[in-house]
Amino acid sequence: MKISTKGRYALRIMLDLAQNSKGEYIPLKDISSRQGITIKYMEQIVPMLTKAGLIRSLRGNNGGYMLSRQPEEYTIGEILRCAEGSLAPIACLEDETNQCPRSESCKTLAFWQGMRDVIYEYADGRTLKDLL
Amino acid sequence: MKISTKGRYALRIMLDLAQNSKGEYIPLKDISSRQGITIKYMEQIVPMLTKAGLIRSLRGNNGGYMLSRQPEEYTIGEILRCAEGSLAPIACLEDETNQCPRSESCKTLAFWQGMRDVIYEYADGRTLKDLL
DNA sequence: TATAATACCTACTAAAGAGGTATGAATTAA
DNA sequence: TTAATTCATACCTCTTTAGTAGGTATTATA
Repeated sequence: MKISTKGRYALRIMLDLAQNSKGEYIPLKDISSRQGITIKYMEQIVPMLTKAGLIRSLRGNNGGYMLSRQPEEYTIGEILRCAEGSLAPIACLEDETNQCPRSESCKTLAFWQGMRDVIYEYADGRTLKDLL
Repeated sequence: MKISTKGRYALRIMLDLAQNSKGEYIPLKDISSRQGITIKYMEQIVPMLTKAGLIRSLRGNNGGYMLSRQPEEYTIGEILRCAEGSLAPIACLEDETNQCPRSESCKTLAFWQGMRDVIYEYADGRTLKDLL
């Protein structure tokens, strides 16, 4: 029951961008020196955020990344789901295809749905700005 | 961010014991046929519950397992922690020894603490009886 | 137009965890 | 004595985690 480094680092990267944005693109080198995460590992995480439209990128000299919205317009939940894939505590709850054959009679399913709900409510009820 | 089979099965085993208890010890064979979990795999999970005192065991012929308390006296949280080890979403929150060197200035730590709290409140606020 | 700095892409790897099986020993009611 | 059971330990395969490595494409700037 752990959030992986992908999710944790993604959140720190987004926070770093929010804190250091001055309208310019910020290179991974800068984020790396502030956050102590290797550039090479971030290069694996950041494209997930770019493809989802959470951040904008510019290649080449003076390139880098910047937020594409205001900090208060990001929920933590959407950032984590982007990097982690899902925040559901069991696979049955992720989508229709993962439902197990016992779901009809499963006495634990409602419990897990409730747990998922409190996690989502919590994570989607907070924005990047709240963490600044 | 997933509960493993250990935790999920532990909960189902506890529920099965609660539903089928008639003051006698229930062998894994019976639980296996009802729950569709192999005896051999349960033999790995159940000792965690026994050692923690959540259930009582009797070896030998006519042996098996039974709850050591009433269903309403178990929180789901304690059952899951017993099998999963911890429900904390990040390792930093498990105990003192896991704290990372950035904890002082970490802007995400409070967020994770809050997430841990809602998970614990939810899981500790429900008992086995609630799931019956 | 050359250059340096950057994002982007694709492999690769070592270690750990997940999800089991297998074998056999100890215990106990009937 | 026997059959049924828990208990203990080792083993196995697959996937995930947490990175590292090397090279390519792009771009502002000198």
